[in-house]
Amino acid sequence: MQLRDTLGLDEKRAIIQSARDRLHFSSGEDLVVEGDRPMRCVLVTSGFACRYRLLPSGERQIMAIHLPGDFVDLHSFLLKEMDHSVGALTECTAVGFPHESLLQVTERFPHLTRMLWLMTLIDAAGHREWLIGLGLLSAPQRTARLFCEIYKRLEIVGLARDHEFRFPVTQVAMGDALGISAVHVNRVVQELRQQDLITWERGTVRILDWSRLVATGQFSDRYLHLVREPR
Amino acid sequence: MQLRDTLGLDEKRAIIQSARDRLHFSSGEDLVVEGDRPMRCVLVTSGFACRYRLLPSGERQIMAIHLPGDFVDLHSFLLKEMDHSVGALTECTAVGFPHESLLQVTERFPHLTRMLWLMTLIDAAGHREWLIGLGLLSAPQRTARLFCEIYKRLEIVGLARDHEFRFPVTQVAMGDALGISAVHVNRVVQELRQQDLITWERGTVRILDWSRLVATGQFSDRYLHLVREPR
DNA sequence: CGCGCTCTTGACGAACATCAAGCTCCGTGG
DNA sequence: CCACGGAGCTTGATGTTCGTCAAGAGCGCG
Repeated sequence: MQLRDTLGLDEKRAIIQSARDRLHFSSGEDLVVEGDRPMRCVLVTSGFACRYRLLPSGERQIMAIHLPGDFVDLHSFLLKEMDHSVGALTECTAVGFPHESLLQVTERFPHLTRMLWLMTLIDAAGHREWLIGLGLLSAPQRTARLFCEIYKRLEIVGLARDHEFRFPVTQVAMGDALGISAVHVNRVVQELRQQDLITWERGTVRILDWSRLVATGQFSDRYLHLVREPR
Repeated sequence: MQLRDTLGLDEKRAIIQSARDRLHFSSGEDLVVEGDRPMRCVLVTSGFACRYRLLPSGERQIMAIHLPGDFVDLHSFLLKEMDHSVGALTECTAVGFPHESLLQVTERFPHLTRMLWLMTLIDAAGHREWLIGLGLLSAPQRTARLFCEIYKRLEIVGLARDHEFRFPVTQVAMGDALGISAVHVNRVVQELRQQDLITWERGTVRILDWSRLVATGQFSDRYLHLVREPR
């Protein structure tokens, strides 16, 4: 949040005091389920989570991957009913913020409210990026782009550097995120490896050629809106 | 907005008084362009608009279709820089709301602020629906779903009934929205016609069998969050 | 040691893209 | 009133990307 505008001391205090229970989820567990009407919002503090939806056929579409620092269901504060689920891709820890406390915050702190609003807008911008991937890009492009996105976002929150990061996610999950079959994910990853763009072994990704990977995935971080300015 | 929660008289007055200039766009014209830093937000009052992005290759992905009553770039109020464009699919009229006025609103009216926030959250929910379409559904399913979505939303704002609506949009634009080629759109539409699901002639769509079209497109209006409750 | 999960590879098929051509409709100007 | 032109729609032939099915290999875990 502090990356996009400066928070006042009282604002910081208000948001910190809204945090309640510490939560823990093991890999595969759901943080929230489609149809739920949660009483709190969840901020991930460690691990990877994802938003997804299941079709009756059992197919899964992952619509976003969430990292530590992400408010995965802040929208439930106003939408009330979840239109999708959030699951833990790895073991996760998190903090809950009761809707009741958030309501108080919005009543008293207009600027902080706008910053929370902004968080959800950046989420939506992420959805639009994802849409471009699914609609316009080939499987190798999408895959390259996803690696770029995860690395960039991890780097921003200080969880990755030197073009390397832990990514203990299965190829099946990758397929669900990229909208392609797990078999095809495998082939595409082979291809990226062969082109000396990345390595990916035992849950660790190393990006060997950032600029070529960015070009392949047509990645841009504009959608993250990383400029600090009055909002 | 009034469909999701009740507005007070002072809130109604505040939002109405924020409206400034009446705008007019002819078909194909852009309301806002990627990279812009608009000083106002635009509410469409007639016609169809769409959010889209262009790739360097010239391909276009349409990410949402907007109808009268939609605040097409409300997110620019906080995101500041547009990460996509908004174009008029048909002739459009609209109203501008200066960011400055919206800022005043958020400083004074917490509940109204939450309602504006909610508008952008419903937009994001729409993006997630679109993602499911592109990621998991076949071309005929996506197409059926799009017709369901447009009809449902038009019906809500009182612009369609009897399962019929004006839809003066080309098959090329449909392809850009559905992530398939225009040629394939044509074939799929033929198929829907042959199955007596719809007719589509001279810019008018008629849905012949709503429940079968809903089933084909696996459409649900849950993402529109049409329940009126305190937010 | 054996079981299950994930990754890997090959063969085959389906969905959709691309290219190309002809058609319909409609507005425009002579 | 008709000829013309252009935009959009329609249809066919061919090619590519990716899905599905199937089988085997590696690896961690009980």
